Amino acid sequence: MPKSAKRAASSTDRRSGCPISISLEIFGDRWSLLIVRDLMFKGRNRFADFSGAEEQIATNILADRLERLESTGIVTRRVDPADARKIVYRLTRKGMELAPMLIEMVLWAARHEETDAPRAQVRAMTADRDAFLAALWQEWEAEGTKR
Amino acid sequence: MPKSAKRAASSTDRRSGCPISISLEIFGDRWSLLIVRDLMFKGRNRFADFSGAEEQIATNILADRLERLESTGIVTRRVDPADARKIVYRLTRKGMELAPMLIEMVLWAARHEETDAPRAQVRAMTADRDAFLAALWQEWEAEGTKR
DNA sequence: CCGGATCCGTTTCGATACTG
DNA sequence: CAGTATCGAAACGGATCCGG
Repeated sequence: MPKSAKRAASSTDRRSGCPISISLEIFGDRWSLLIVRDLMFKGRNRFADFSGAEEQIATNILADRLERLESTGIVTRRVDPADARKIVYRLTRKGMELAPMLIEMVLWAARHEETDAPRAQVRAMTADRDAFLAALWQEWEAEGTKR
Repeated sequence: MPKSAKRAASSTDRRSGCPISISLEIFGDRWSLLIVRDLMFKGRNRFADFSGAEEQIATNILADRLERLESTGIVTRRVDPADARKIVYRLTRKGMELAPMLIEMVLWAARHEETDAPRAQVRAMTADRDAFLAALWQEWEAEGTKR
């Protein structure tokens, strides 16, 4: 338990600072936000889903990032009630509230880099962002209530 | 020149992919967005300004990130016309267009973590985001035309 | 099988000293 | 002022192993 203890310590003794700096302390790396993306947009919620994603994250790194995201209150981890062998990860409300930032990130990249984002989705994000967000939340609520 | 050649190659042979993944390839690390923040919100535009920031980035890392941000078209680097000994960094339009994403990042952190963001600024970002953005752009234009 | 943990070679980071 | 050079420390990443 030394690892999680260390994490807990480092997250509690955080002194206040620039919001961007604090954000980057939490998810300022190559992988954390990809996991959030998988959970938020791609309906992935299991360890193997993430490690099977196109970006091919190593399992040790994945385990570390999931633990970190859990300790910062962005994802939760629990045993699948339908199959005790499986673990289900899920975004918290705090995690879901990263959606606007991720949407801006998608739009920026779609405008400036070559991406495979479907035109339709990009248009939906820009033209009717509120509806897009509402749908995302609704999906999230549904996931949470179904048992 | 081997270094910049390598960068150029790796940025040209990029195949299209998920916009979030591509964004994180560009600025998915602890430092890149802090430099953008300094340029965008804090009026810093010189090497020593960045390295003197509260987060204390090492000079070699700073040099590397500036080079990377330049190669991806987010910042420009040029000699200060008023003082040939000095270098001035500046955001490109592409770099400025990261503003909405950074604003969402600030708002998320302000809501969920302890930050030192002034209440007034946070309120300005939420209540009148368009005006806030417009002011940012105006400042940027002014910086660009003054010689 | 699933969700990791461990091992280990390689890459990157970061602090400091130094330079044009 | 705006960076390099150096070098030890840390993180990464692939492969393999393991417990339930």
